[in-house]
Amino acid sequence: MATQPAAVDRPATIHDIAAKCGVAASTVSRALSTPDRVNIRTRQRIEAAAAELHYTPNSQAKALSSGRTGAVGVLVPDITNPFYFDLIRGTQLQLKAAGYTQLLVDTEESDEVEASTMEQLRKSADGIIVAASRLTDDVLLAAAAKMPMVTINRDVEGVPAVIIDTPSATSQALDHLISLGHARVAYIAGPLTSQSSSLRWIALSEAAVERGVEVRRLGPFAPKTQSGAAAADAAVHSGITACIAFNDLIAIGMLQRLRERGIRVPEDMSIVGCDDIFGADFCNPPLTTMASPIEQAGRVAVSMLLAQLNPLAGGGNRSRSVMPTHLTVRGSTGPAPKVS
Amino acid sequence: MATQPAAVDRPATIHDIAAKCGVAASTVSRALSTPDRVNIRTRQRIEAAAAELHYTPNSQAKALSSGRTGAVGVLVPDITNPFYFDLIRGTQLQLKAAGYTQLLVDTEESDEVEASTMEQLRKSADGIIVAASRLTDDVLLAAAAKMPMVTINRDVEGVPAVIIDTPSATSQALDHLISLGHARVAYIAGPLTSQSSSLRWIALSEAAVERGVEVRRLGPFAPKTQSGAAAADAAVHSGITACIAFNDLIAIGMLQRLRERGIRVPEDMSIVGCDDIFGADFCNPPLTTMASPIEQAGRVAVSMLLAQLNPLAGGGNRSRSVMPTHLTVRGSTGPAPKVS
DNA sequence: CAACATATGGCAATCGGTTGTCATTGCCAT
DNA sequence: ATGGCAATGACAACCGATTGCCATATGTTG
Repeated sequence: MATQPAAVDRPATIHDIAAKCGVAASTVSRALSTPDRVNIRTRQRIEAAAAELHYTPNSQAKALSSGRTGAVGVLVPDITNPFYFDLIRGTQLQLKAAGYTQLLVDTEESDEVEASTMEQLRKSADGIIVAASRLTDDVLLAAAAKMPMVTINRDVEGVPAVIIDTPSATSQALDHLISLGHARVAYIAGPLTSQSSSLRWIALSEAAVERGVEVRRLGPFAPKTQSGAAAADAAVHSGITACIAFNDLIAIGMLQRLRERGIRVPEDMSIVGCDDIFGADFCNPPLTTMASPIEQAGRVAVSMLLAQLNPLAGGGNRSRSVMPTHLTVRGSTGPAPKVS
Repeated sequence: MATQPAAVDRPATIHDIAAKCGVAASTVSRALSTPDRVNIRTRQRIEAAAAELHYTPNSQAKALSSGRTGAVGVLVPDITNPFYFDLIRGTQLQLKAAGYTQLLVDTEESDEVEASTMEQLRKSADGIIVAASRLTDDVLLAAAAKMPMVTINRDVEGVPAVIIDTPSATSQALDHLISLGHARVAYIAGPLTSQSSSLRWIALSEAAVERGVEVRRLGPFAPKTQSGAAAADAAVHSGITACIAFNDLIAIGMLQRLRERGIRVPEDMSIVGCDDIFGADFCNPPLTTMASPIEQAGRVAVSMLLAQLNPLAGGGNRSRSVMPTHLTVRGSTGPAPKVS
């Protein structure tokens, strides 16, 4: 029985298999990666031996020689933002299904961290997915030239992107508010470097002109619940009756602050959030918000990236994918207060 | 000026630096990793060249030759569970600070996925952090023998662990409920394979005996808000006046369901959650829950793992770290209903 | 100044694979 | 019987770093 020396604890390599089968290591490599290059009989022997030895390829070595790492970097500005949970899950599932590993990095809302991470990932990942980038267009474009990249919620000419169409939902939200009798509305802006925030403001102010209502912009505010207090105070002070917030975190923070100050939602003020994150349905009152298929956006981003990585496989090589969005009406919006 | 051929786009290697400085590649390697092995003057030349060429070591190659990958796997059962956000952020920050990369994997509450991931990570990571493992003690112990490992919320003899002391908080919660006049309490159990859930139940039932109150166990329920409906119905049907839920997700789900059914919280029933996740403070009513320093738990886990990886560096090599927990009282608990 | 210790840097093997190139083999058609 | 082609598998270079060992340069001591 003991034809081989006591099995070493160290994981098996192709050399072990080669020795066991009496072939060269390169043959083993080919049998496993290019099965057609090898006689079916030797291949079967090799496969059997591989199975017996519990062989699993060393991904480092593979990466070194083939140049492909089998990993994809996913950059998000803030891991603890619930918006990214679903996104991350979407990318994770799709990547795993395709045999890739996800390298998740929290860039802490910092463009520097984002840039340096990209540089580092350039060697340790085959491509990257960048959500809500804080970088400028040209930096992003330059980075995309160096490695396959897909952005999420960031539209730069020449860089494949998944766009969640919140601007059009924003107009929808405005219509909703107008139909409830609101005439003075505020947009609670997100970070200045957020393209989403800019685009929404543009869409919103245009829609406002068309509809003849007043919409003012407040902020910028950090996309966190803590910023909601400042946003709420600003909103109250500006004398508007409804606001559309950059995202649900801010909106929820506003809800809390308004409650503290004794201002009723939606009786005294209506609030619309964005993203329909975890929590938007059970806060008090439940938040009217612009919902989008976030997990799906993550999946689509991965598909687009993989299409770049393996151009052979068919599939229209789309460079831009827009995810539909819709308004979900809950309890935080209501008729405008009677007297101003 | 142009002493060198047009800079290639490909990232610089130690050979590029070696050529530029007129030394051997090995010298460059030494200058960068073992500075004392190299003359200070050559070292400075090399460092200058490295900086100029924007050199960054190729982690794959480094891993292959040194055996260390510079990566740490972090396994969580469900990425979308807010509980893990903070944990992940804690590990991420601490790992990054120590120069490690985090490989985040969602094991989808599956022991098989968990086991196979571990096997795969064995070659691509230096160690792993396993949160709320669904594996049995012996499997876990065997895995820990093969690679450095730290568990979170899973106490197995011989495996370093970070334990969030929810059991003692559970007794605290019970006392809180008793002081409010509750005498019939239910424990809404989590997954059967969750050790945390078992330990809490044990602590709770012992405390109940001591205090002479009735505590019954309901479940198991999946740790998701959707399970809250079933849990709420079971709680109502069992005739208790207060319950302690396995975690905040279930508790929040119960809140929603009870509201639908017209059962008032806390007037008709009190609810205590666990973890103090994102959302626990703004749900309706705000949730009384057992809070714990989750992000810190992640950091501690990383520290413990790193201590295993670099035994040289001082620092007591603790094998078990208990994180304190406390009860945060909010609006979901109140006096027991007068009549039963 | 001889003798020896030490500092310094180069060579080459190695990690575990991949892949280009080439030699061998067998089979076919001519 | 022979030339030609395809299939097959071995050899060896290579990916980018690390590291043991050795040769040389330098410095110290008696």
